[in-house]
Amino acid sequence: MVEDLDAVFHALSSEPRRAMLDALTAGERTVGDLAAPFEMSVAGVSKHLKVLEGAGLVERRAEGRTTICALRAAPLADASAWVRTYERFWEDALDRLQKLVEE
Amino acid sequence: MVEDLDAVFHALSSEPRRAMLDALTAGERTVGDLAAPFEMSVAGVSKHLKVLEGAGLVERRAEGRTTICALRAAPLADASAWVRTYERFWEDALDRLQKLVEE
DNA sequence: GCTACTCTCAACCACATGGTTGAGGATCTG
DNA sequence: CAGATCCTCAACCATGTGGTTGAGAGTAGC
Repeated sequence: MVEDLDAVFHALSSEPRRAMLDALTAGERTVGDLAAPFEMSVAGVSKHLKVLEGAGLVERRAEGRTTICALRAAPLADASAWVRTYERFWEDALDRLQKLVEE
Repeated sequence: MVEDLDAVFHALSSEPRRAMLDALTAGERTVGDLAAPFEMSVAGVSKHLKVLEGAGLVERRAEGRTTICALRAAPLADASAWVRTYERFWEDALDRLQKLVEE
């Protein structure tokens, strides 16, 4: 569970990977679809997908000649829960900032 | 802003670093305090703190012979906001699961 | 069956990361 | 001043990461 968080946060720490997740929010996509927006080789994209898959954020399934990727958002719930425990700290900071502005 | 997210998520992708942030929720701590729970050398902890500092999550300030570390939670607000855009997807998944259980 | 297409895998590369040790700057204490 | 303490920095090492290319497995279409 803890090392899962490692994997999830690591998966999220790369802009291309976050962009791929974003693309998958619109529905399932083939690897080719996901690769299209990038300069990267398809093999490179495949490696990124492997990282996302390792974190449980993406599922790949063969469909004929193509491979379909689907979003699996469940692990993000854990990540969100972890981050949210800090909510009061950044709110405190915003409060202090607002107070400062008001003075 | 985008590469900030890279840095924040990367900083969070390591259990020791998350533990250091957790420790800082209780208030400011010296580097020595933060290092105590770990087997790691103090220099190793210092490097982790540098990563957290680079992501804007920790601020270090010299105080006499010691160095005081403070939590800066603001960047977590951005991370949280990003993750939260996926909320409906993991809720959908939970809904489907619950529906499955009910059947 | 042959060819074209989609994708993964292995090998390779340059570079980043996570850890160590040792040196040394500052500061406190005696 | 001398010594101990706290911490950072540089150098180093092993391993991981992010990208490439080339080969090849599997499928679709002619």
